[in-house]
This record gives sequence, structure tokens and C-alpha cells, in this order.
Amino acid sequence: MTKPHPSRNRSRDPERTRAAILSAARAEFVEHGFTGARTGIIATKAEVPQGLIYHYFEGKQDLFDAVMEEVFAPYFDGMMAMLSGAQEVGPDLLEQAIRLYFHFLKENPHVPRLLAWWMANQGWKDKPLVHKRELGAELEVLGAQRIAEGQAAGFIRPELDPGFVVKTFVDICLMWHMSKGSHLLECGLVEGCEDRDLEYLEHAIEVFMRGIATSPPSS
Amino acid sequence: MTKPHPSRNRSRDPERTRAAILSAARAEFVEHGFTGARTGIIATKAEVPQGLIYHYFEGKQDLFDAVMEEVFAPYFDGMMAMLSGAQEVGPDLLEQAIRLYFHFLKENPHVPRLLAWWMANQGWKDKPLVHKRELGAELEVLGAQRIAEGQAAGFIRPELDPGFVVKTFVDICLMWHMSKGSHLLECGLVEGCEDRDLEYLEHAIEVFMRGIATSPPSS
Amino acid sequence: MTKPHPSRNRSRDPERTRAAILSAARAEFVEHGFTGARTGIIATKAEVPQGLIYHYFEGKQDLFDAVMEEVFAPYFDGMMAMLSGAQEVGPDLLEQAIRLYFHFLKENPHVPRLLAWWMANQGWKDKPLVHKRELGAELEVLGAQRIAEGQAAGFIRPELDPGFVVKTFVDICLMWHMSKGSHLLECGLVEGCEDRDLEYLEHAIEVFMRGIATSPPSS
Amino acid sequence: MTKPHPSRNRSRDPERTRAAILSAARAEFVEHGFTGARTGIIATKAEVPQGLIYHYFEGKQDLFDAVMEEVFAPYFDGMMAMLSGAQEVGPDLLEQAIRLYFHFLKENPHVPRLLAWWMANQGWKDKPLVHKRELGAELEVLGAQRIAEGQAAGFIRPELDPGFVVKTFVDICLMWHMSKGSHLLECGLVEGCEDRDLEYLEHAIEVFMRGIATSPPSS
DNA sequence: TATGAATGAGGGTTCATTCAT
DNA sequence: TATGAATGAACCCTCATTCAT
Repeated sequence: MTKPHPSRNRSRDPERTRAAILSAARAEFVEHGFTGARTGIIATKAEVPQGLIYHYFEGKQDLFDAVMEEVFAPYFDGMMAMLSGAQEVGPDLLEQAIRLYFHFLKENPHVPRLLAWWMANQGWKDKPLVHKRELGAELEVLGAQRIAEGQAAGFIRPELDPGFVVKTFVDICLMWHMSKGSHLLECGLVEGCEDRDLEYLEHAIEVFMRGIATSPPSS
Repeated sequence: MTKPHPSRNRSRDPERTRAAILSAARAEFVEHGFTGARTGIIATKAEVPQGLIYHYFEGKQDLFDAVMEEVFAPYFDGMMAMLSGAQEVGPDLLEQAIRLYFHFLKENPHVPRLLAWWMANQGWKDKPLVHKRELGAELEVLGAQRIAEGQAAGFIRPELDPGFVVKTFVDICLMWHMSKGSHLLECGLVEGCEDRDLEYLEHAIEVFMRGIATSPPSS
Repeated sequence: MTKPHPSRNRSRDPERTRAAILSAARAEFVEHGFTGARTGIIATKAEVPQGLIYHYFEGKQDLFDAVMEEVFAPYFDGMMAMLSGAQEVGPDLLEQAIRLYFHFLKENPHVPRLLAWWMANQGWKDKPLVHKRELGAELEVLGAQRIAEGQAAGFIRPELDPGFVVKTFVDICLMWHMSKGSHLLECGLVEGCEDRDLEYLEHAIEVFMRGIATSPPSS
Repeated sequence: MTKPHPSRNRSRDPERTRAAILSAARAEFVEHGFTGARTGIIATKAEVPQGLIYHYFEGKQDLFDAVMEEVFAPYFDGMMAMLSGAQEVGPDLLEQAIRLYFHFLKENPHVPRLLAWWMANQGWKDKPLVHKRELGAELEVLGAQRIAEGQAAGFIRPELDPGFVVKTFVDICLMWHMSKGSHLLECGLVEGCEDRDLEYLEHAIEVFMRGIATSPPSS
């Protein structure tokens, strides 16, 4: 009566399988957030049976955490490298940082998307964005430090709160990418040409750098 | 069939009931977003039987739309009034607009919360934020107009794209309130004192106004 | 706080109201059967508030019974009148009865429709079709009697069971109208011309009368 | 989330499970029709959790379709085989067909029951009775053809519409079994002895064959 | 490791019916 | 009588998760 094993495993490559699940999960979480994501759909997208997810991850939450980890590790690492790697602190460093950040978001669209979900869902309140490391805080400290150095060097007006400066520039870049596609304010969607991104970047740098500089650039 | 039941508190005040449901729904949507919100919990919070929700609203989606309408109507109305009401265009108008907007968000915390969910959920893509009116677009046009007037009057550097200027200032205010409570960047949470809000507002105005001004204020 | 009676009754004509409900109910039961019918829709169709139904009827079941009564009373009455009214029993009486029955069904399409629902739903098993009277049985007895008279008079073959004869002719007529519109066997739907009904009637009479006659009509 | 539960009898026999669901569904649909059937009761009868139904079927409708398919496939197949299989066309072929059909309905009581529901529910109007095949139409064509052959051979009166002849004989058999148990006309229920079925069959054949024959049998 | 059947707690929604006004 | 808000038990279906194979 008992049927002999009718099916065999296809890929038999744990590494690949895990990656497939993770990738499918990322897409699903990006699109629907944690609550809206369906493990069944993730399995389908990853072309694995539903149950297999639970061999690689402890559950939906764990899978989500893994996705966040995978997505934000390079984000934080890159930021750290960038901020800590520059030798000479000048106006250029900050400008470069902004550009780098902006382009990173542009090229990794899941980052702003997942951040948007993260921010919306205040349920996580006390959970750090990335599980293992407390890079968020570190990053900010480092960024603020660099700003402070800029202030000491006379490029940046000393009365500004370094933390605020960092937040302002991060927020402007982030918001541009997070609000893409939502009809919140239509700005930038009008023409539909991709260069709007870069145009906005230039605008933001213009305004922002001038806003924090000690003296207006002769430009 | 389905012999009904002994009743308890037939309150008999439709106006009140509807408001209770709407209010409970707002809280639930704010906390969990559309997908995560549970009609059962809304009913419990509103102290009505679950079925009654469907007497007042066509379904979860309709309820959500009603909440959005209710929340954003004053938002758009206030913005419009403010922007269109000012006679003389000077640097003060813009500054006042920023302050007004910032305080509105501060005093109506569901607005940034719901906006955060809205932005995260790109599924709505082609749905205007508020059902009946297309105020979002109107607002931006009006704001941009005012900026252009400022440029014509010589207060604002003419090479800036008015739409971008509006977006920058909106985003800075919005992001501050949206990111409250999420451990994204810890900025502003450190002390926990409420004045951080106002401090940041002053900072933002400082930087932003200087960034867009034609000549640096003598400060 | 308590609102003064904001609405007045419109029609204030109990007779009319009852009739409206009954009529709407009939349409709804015809279309969806007892289980599928919705009291809410009946109320809407009748343009009365939901609750009003319960002033006129005890509930859905009672309403259904009332509809059945109203629909089948003329059915049974007419049959009785026809069968009992004829004086002379000849082949014509039976043929006329068939014609009458067939046309009655044709002109009162809810009858076959409700009968179809009734037959499908064996849950009623022990409930007579019409509440108050036991006309079904009476009718058959009377019909069978007339057949027996016909047998005695030599028009109808004596070896036939009179009850069967009645049933056969009733069933043929009934089935024609009950199966209208269902793609069971497409017969009769082909041309779509209404005369198919009458053509079939002639066919049925032809076959049936010949089938029960003692000697084939010279035709 | 939703930590699952201790399990009991994981039976692990998909074939069997599917069959159990289908069988329970058939019983439920027979008894209450599509609208009146409850998936919960089906699950209970089949001794499976309610959710499992949706592993095998897409929904109630799909389940219903599967039941119809399963029930009517043999019906149509048998009819086709019978009608197409006979070599010599004589009066016997038709008589045999009637007997076969009648006995099929007698031994497969769900067929008339489901047909009754189907006929009652005109909502399906444009849906063929059985999903995949259009056998209904084919069947009638074939049946009509056979009748026409009988007319050509001189057994059946040529002025009769073959389609009508088929319908008449199908309807008589069907109606007998469909009306069983409903107190429409009490005929045949009086004695309660099972032979009434066969008695009626003989009656029907007698009347019907005589009614369509070219010349009355010498009997 | 892989597979997909099995599990049962809700999820949103409907509905007949009651009742205050 | 008339009105429509109120009630709560189902109903169909979904879903994260477990487990036999």
C-alpha cells in the first residue's frame, strides 16, 4: 500500500537552496512587509516545498531577520568603510559620502523598501535594525565625529549639532528613494526620466552643503 | 434559523458608534498597517460586535480608506489654507510653512505613522493617498508656485527647482517624525527630552533656509 | 442628544407592504432557493427595512411557507376545479387537462421553479408541499378517479394504474418547464423560438394519448 | 507565530484522503445543494481538518465541480456506450435503453438528486453540466440519431421530432427518481414496497412505446 | 535533505434575527 | 407600523507550522 518514494530531490545543494529561499523571501518582504509576506509564496518563488524553509530557518521571523541581516550588512559595512577610510577631512569628504550613500540606495532598491517597512512597523521598537551588530549607533557616532572634525577644521558651522547634520543628509537621500512610486508628492515623477534622481542629488547637495557651510562657496 | 441572542447594551447612537469604530480602526492601522490590522481587534477596541463594522463600512479596505480620509483631510486642508492664505511672499512665509508643517506632524502623530505604512506598501502605487480629492498634486503645485514667487522676488536662488525645494523641506519634517521610535539612527532619542523635536526644527530651518537663500543672512 | 424621529413611514399600507415583501420573497426564492435566498435582499427588493419582514412573518421559513402557499393555492385550486368540473368523461377531458396544466406552468413560471427547489431539497421530506391543505393527495385521488372513469368508459386501457397515468402526464409537463434554461439536454433550446413549447405539448399529447388509449385513433 | 499543535492521526494517504473528501462532499451536496452545503460538515464527515480541503481543491466551487464530474462521468459514458454500441436498431434497442437508464438512476441515487439541484439552480445557466466534456449535447444528438434510424426503419412514427422523443423518455425516468421522497404527488409511495419502481418502469415503457410506435403491438 | 500532506487557530465577512426608537 | 442599528454565531478560506515518508 505504501507508495515507494516517488520523488527525488532536484537540486540537492543546500547552499543554493538556502540562497534561493533567502532571495525569494527578500522579494516577498520587500513587496508586502513582514505581516503581509506569505511563507507559501516564498516557497513557491524559491521553488522549494513549503516545509523546507523550516530546515534552514526557524520560522518566518527568523527568515525575516536573516533577510535584514543580509540586506543591511553591506549597507552598514559600506558606510563604515567610507566614513572611516577617508584621511583628509574636507568639504569633499562629506559630499562624497552623500553621493555614495545616494547611489547605494539607488542601486539597492530593497534597502529603502525594507527600511520603509521597518520604520512603519513600530512594533519592533526595541529591536535593533540588524540583529548581531549595533552598527546603526556606531555609524552615527562615527558620522557625527567626522562632522565634528569638519567643524573643528572650520568647514562646517560650529553651532550645528553633528548628529542632526548626519540625520538631515541621511533622511534626504533615504526619503527620495523611499517615496519613489508612492503618490505622496508627485515630485520627480513628472518626466519619468531617470536623471531626475541625479538632478535631485545635485540639488540636495547644493542646498545642504551651502546650508551647513561656514561661508557660502564662491561657486 | 440562527436564533439570536439576549442582548445587553444596545447603545443606539449611530454617530457615536461610527466614530468609535473609526477611531479604533485608526489606532489599529497606525500600529499594524493595513495587512496587520485585525477587524476583530478594531471591534473589540470600539466595543462593538465585529459584524457591526460591516454595517458602517463595506469592508476592511473601505474602513481603511475612511480612516485615511479622516486623517489626511485636515492635513491637506491646513496646508492649502496656509500656503494660499499668505499675502506677502518673503522668507518668513516659507519658514512659517515649515514650522506649521512640523508642528502639525508633531501634534498629529498618526499622520506620519500612516504615511509610513502608505509609503512602505507600494501595492497602492496607483491609488491617490486620499480618495476623493487630488490635493496632493494641487498642494505641490501651489507650494512650488510660492517658491517660484520667492525666486522672482529674489529671496530664493533662481537656479533651484521649486518642486525639489518643496520636497526637501517636506521630507525633512516628515522623516523626523516617521523615524521616531525606530532604531534606525538613534539621533534625537538620546536624551529623550521632548525639546529635541524643536531643536531639530530650528536646526533644519537654519540649514535649509540658508541653503536656499540667495545671500547668506548676516545672522 | 436623542434625535427626534427623523424619518416617517412612507407607504403606511400594511396590505401593500405585505404584498411587496411576499412578491420580493417569491422572486428571491425562485432564483436562489430557500437556503440561498437572503432576507436582506428580499427587504431591499421590497423596499422595506430589514426588520419589517418580522412584523409580517415569523421568520425566513414562515415567509417561505407563505410564498409557497400563495403560489400553489391557485395551482391546486385550478386543478381541482378543472378535474371536478367536467361532466362528461371522454378522451377530451384528459387532453384538456393536459393542455390546461401545461399552459398554467408556462404562464406561471415560478411554479416549476419553486417545485424544482422543493424537489431538490429532500430536507422537507415529511412536510406537505402546501401547509394548510392536503390538496396534493386529494388532487391525485381525484385525477386517478377520473382516469378510472375513463377506463370504465372504455377510453383508457384498463390494465394501467390510474395513479401512474396521472403521474406520467404531470411529470412530462412539469419537466419540460423545469428543465428550461438548464443545459441538461439541450432539446428545445435550439431554435429559441417560443413555439417550441407548443410543439412539444402537441408531441406529448400525441404520444401520451396514443399510449394510454384502448385503440389507436384513426388519426 | 501561530505555534501549531500536537497532532494525532497523520494518516498519510493522499489518495484516500482525497477520496474521503470527495465522498463526503457528494453526500453533503446531495443533501443540501451547493449553497446549503457546509465545508465544515464535509470536513467532519471526511474526518479531516477543514483546511485540508483546500489542499486538494481550490474552493467549495471546485469541490462541487469535482463531485459533479465524478458523478456524471459514468452517467454519460454509460449512456454513450449503450446508445452507440447497439448494432441492430429495433424496438428492443429503445426499450433496453430506457430500462438501462432507469436502472442506472435507481442504483445511483445521487445522480437524480444532483440533477435536481442543478436544475433548480438556474444560476448555472451557461455552465455545462460537466466541466470537461460537452457530452450532454453529444448524447442527445446520438440519441436523436438512433430515433431517426428507428423512424427510417419503420418502427417509430416518422412525424415525431426525434429530440422530443428522447426528451420524453429521459424526463419520465428522471422525474420518477427525482420526485421520490418529495410529497409532490404521492404516487408510488403508498405501499412503500420497492417494486413500485419496476411497476412504474413497465407502465412507462408500455405507454411510451405504444405512444411512439407506428402500429399498435398486438399485445 | 527533501517533499507535500496534515493541522487547527484565526481572518474577514455574511446573515437571520432582535430591539430601541 | 416603521426604521435601521445591533448582535453573535457561523461560514469559507488562509496560513504558519509540523511531521511522516
